[in-house]
Amino acid sequence: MVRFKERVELTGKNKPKQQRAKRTYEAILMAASELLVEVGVERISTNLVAERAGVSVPALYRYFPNKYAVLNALSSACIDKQSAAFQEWVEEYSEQGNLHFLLDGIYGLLKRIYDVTQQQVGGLEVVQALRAVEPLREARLAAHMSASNRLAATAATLIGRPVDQLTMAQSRLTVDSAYLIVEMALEDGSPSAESILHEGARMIRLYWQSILIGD
Amino acid sequence: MVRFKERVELTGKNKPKQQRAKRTYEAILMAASELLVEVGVERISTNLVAERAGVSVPALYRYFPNKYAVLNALSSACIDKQSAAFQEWVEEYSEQGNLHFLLDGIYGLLKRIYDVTQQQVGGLEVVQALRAVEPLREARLAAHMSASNRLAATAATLIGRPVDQLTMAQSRLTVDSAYLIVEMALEDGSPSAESILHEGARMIRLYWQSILIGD
DNA sequence: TGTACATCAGTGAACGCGCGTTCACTGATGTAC
DNA sequence: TGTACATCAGTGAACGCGCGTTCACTGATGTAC
Repeated sequence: MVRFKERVELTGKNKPKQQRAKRTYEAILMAASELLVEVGVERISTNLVAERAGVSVPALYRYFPNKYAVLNALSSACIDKQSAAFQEWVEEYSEQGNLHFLLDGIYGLLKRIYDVTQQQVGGLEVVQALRAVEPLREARLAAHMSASNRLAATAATLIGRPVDQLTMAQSRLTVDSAYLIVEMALEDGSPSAESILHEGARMIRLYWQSILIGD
Repeated sequence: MVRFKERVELTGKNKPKQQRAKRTYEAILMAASELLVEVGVERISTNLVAERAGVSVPALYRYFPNKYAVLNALSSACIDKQSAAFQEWVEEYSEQGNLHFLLDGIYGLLKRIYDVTQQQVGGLEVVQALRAVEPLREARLAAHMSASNRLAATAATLIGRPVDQLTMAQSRLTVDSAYLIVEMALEDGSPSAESILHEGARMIRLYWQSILIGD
């Protein structure tokens, strides 16, 4: 099942240097965010983004090599903030080795990731685009991998055993679940964001209690 | 945050009546499945599907009102099989009211959903398309809602309380987690499908132990 | 402070392409008598 | 069994459109002397 894939360049060519250029650059990103919310990832296009940003299309291509690079700039900003939130949490809680403290902090972790995602305009749509758009998938995967590796290492230290395949599977499952929970909370479905985050944290906490403290 | 949405017709116009027509219809669906795997949902098109199926484009439009109807036929087949697997499981396990039996059966549930999804050509891609393509989202949501309503009702009966908002949130979280776990298991990442399903089942089991048996 | 020049930023207009979809048509299959 | 007709199934060719992208260009900003 090898899928045909063309490599897509995602990083910018020209970086904006002058003030005017920085405004243009930001206007493009903001327009893209808005349009992601309004028309969805299916219908967003470079022409549409440029028009909304109030610049010509070649102006967009001055800073972004292609359409996906625009979406990538948006989503990597979001990923970075999420990863930073995760890393802060790990440093804050796990390195002091107190298990109960760590497990009680899971809600705080989810809440932080939720907050930084919600702050960004179209944060939910950006995160969903990461799942939907093939060239962006890799970035999402890399972020999840990095997070679960860190989690696995921390868990292994706490248990006092080397990182094995089981620990890796448990960590991958946990990281993906955490992001799922945040996405669910961001969707305006019937259960409130608060209760989804709360219950999600409880589920993960119970799971890790069983892993760390023993079956 | 009201998103602009055009209603898209998703159900077929002409149903195939003759043998020849049924073969055409199936060839279109099979071609679509294959292309979903090969080129992804981003690049699939009616022209491409018709060509692969060995029929002309208007032949496709005889049975499907538009592009999304093809994807919908594919995905609703998958959803139906998944929902059937879920319903069988509920009937088999929950109605006899034995808690331990129920909780031990969660792996079996995940495995069944995994199996029916894997059987379908491009099952993973179909499921992912449901998340990615706006007009298909509703079908996914409806299936999840229906499943979580049934789960909430069952849970409420077992606890002996009416379905409240908390039970709804717990059920929604569980259903979405279950489908996430199946998707993770279908992806060819490093942890094996078996261990993902196993650990996922364990996580959900621990969660429901705490819900049903008490904190 | 003035001017010549290099670099940066942005534009108007067009390109080729593949998309979703439809038109007017032909051929295949089934049915009535 | 033959034939006339209705319905079903499928085709070739074209449509208009918006897409992503680029060309050749003008204007703005910064810099050296």
